[in-house]
Amino acid sequence: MRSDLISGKLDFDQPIREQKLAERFGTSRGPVRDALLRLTQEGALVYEANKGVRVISPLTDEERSVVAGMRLSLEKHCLSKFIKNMKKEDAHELTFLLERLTTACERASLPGVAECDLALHRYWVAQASSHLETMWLGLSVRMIMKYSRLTKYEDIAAEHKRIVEAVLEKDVEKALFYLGENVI
Amino acid sequence: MRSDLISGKLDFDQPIREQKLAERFGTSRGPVRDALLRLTQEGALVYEANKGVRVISPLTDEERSVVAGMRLSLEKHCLSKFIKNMKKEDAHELTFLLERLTTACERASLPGVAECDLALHRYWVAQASSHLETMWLGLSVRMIMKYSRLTKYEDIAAEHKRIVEAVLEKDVEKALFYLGENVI
DNA sequence: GAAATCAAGATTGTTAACAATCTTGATTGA
DNA sequence: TCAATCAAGATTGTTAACAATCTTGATTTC
Repeated sequence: MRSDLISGKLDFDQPIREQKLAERFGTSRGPVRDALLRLTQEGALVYEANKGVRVISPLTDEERSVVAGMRLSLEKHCLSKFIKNMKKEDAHELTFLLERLTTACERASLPGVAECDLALHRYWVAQASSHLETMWLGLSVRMIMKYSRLTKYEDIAAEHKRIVEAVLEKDVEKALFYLGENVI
Repeated sequence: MRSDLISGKLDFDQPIREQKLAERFGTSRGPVRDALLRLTQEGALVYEANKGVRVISPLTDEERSVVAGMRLSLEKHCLSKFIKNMKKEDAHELTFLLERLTTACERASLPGVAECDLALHRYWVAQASSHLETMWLGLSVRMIMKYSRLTKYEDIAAEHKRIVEAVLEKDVEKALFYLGENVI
């Protein structure tokens, strides 16, 4: 469900019906309500009493730049901390995630690209701090919902390749610089 | 429930039982689950599959300073926007909220102070952008849970009086300065 | 005595039925 | 014609029962 929202399959303000989702996922309305509530708190949906949830309206450019600034400062903190404590497995996981993102870009599948993009960023945030991870998720979901609808993802792979290479070289400054170019 | 968490009535890591809350609030477990899920996404609780939720562990000082920076930049944006568009009713509401905070400080009731403090800040954030309001809530709940346990709230009223006065004078720069002193 | 196993209780997860609320469109009355 | 009213259907809100999972402590086995 989240990947549907992130990849822009659903129109803004479109109402989401619990019953429909329950049938689609072969479950009852209870778990569906739980999931919708989570997505609401993450910021992908908005809730109105007795009216259910609908897809959130897009951020204004002004709001988006505020959110981008917050996300960038959070992610810079996490990335530099991550680089300091990086283990061998981390390097492997990073190259794996980058590879996945690259193939998704080649296949030009929007849902796949959005998901892999987030998964890569999420990895270094989560490794640095689980507290900050949940906050990061909310920021990122909102941002990607706004731009996944118009961004051409041709350069996405290249941008992330630069970041990951800098991380693997443990060059904090370079990594943060490329991150700053990517998160806007 | 949220005010219990914010005011530090519950110990960190303490598990929260659905049945207990259902009895306390005279309802069934369904709505309680909804509420706990919301508080989880806000960051006041953590969830583990088949184990329910427990009070979140406190932020480290490092994490808190990152969060504080994010909250400050968000709130500065909203406050300056708020001052630009301020209506007469806004001024009234602000003085009312400040008064409530002041009396709560005099009565020295920690839950009351925490709640009024958040309500005041929340007002200008919400007026500036409902999108940003939900993100602000997550940041603030986490911050206040960390410090409500040790802050002396003697100066809280005075700090907020300075901010509100600057806002009423429409002095953006002064308001942001005092806000910066308050949000740390 | 220590570790593994098991069972009982407690707790969360899921479901379906019912209640409350909202939406929609037809009907009524001026 | 237009607005107000009403009823039927759709949708969300709540509940209680049941299923699945986890925890705890006793028991067994080595």
